[in-house]
Amino acid sequence: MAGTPGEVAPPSVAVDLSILTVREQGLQVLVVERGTPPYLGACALPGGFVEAAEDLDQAARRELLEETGLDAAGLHIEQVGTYGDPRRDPRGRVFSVSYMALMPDLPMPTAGGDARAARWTPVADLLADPESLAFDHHMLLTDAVERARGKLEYTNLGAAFCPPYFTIAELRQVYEAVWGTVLDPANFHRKVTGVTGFLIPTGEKTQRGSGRPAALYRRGRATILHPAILRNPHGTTPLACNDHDSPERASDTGN
Amino acid sequence: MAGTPGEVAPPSVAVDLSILTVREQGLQVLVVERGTPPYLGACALPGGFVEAAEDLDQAARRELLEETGLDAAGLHIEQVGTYGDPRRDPRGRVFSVSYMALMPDLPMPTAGGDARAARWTPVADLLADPESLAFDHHMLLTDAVERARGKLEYTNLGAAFCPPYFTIAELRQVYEAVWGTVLDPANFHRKVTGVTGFLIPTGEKTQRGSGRPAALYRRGRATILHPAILRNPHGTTPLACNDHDSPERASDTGN
DNA sequence: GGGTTTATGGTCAAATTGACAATTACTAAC
DNA sequence: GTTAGTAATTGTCAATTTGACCATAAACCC
Repeated sequence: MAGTPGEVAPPSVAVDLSILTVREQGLQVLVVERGTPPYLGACALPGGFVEAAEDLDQAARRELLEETGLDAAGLHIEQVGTYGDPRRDPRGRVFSVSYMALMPDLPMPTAGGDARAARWTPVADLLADPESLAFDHHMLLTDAVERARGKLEYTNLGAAFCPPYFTIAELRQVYEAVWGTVLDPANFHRKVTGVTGFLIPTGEKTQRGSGRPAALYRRGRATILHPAILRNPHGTTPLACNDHDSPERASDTGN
Repeated sequence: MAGTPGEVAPPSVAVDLSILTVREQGLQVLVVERGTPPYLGACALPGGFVEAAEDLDQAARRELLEETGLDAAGLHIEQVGTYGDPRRDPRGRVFSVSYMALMPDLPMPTAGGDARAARWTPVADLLADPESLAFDHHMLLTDAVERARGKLEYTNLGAAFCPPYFTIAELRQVYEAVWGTVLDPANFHRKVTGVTGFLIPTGEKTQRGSGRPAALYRRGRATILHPAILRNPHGTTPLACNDHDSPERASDTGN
């Protein structure tokens, strides 16, 4: 907090959102088609500039409302990081504060109503192609998804992808979709029911579908799992080496 | 990325640093005394405005160099979050991107050379008093420290507080200082030596001090611990409830 | 009823942890 | 040089947790 702003052109600050949900067995994200240059017609994460009297979280919630028609109250919103490469936006100096939002697979009130087409897209498709999104949004999405994946390990955030009342199988399918793995139903059940405060049984049962009806739970107050649920039991990446820089964009030994 | 910047006065973007080290058995942070209003004479985290052609990481490294005289190459720098409350800076709309830097207890080339007094201060003292730092820097520091504490659990970041070659006891003392706990030396030794790639033995031994000389290690390439070292074996916070909002400033159910 | 499907409970060996005792390898004092 | 003192390491053991996988339960369909 010293010195003076040395900007030639004043910078602007935007928020961009990785709105994630689990649909059709997979992790999907809401992308919009850009209606103005630059990157006209390309896909991008929804977002917009922060307004004058607005906090960052407020801006993120407002954008979420504008894009999905959903009130962010009740949804999980979390800041992931800020991106400030001077050349990341051809229009000038634009800093982007990246948020991730997790939501259940809801019908969206706004769907199609907005000028820009908004649609759910499988995250895997987007991550596979670095050119799939405008600006540096591929990086924003990569980091947001990695944040989400990591937090499932040691928090009850998976429930943020589920409706208020859900079965353990639904929660497991969230984990499987987000991690892209397969989990043993029995062991998963034992694990999540064993952590006190993580899930709260409602006493009710589902009647849907084939098979034995499942008990319905709701999200407990314990947000932190201890010990964590582990990805990669001993599959890939038993000891990952940050070769590409981490979710929180750690930078090591200068580069 | 839509709409136009709705700012009346152009915003500016600053980086502020929580430069952490372990000194005198405890976690300490570098604070400066402000030489200009606002908050003249108060303590604050070092930082400054991002310059025109500068990336955020670059700005953070530059500030680190200016404050400590140390090249950030070789040190760990990591973005923690961005703070954008419209009223956080009385001068106007200033967004602050918060970084944490971890460093060993080095003599600082610049110490005292700068106009502003820079000094190491125990983190515990600052965290105990919400008014101890200018602006919202108490929040920045709180979040940075929580980030550091969390990352010790599942990464080898503790080594960033140590010199290039260090003993297991030194590493353990880092954990104890950062977490404010006491760890069993034997179990800690077994744990960190048991994770392949975490520590690399150099074959050398220390001769300092009383007691059996310790083997010297250096940081291994495995940045992620699996399974993690656990804080709070079953002490405080077995299941923490995010009543104050998390390290990464998650915000839930709207507030 | 018999077959299918999914939920949930149980078993068992392997891995990990926490507590703590034992041993090793130095330094300092006598 | 022998004896303490100190800290690093190694070892032991019971308790917990995990992963693999079998078994049972409770619905559905025909």
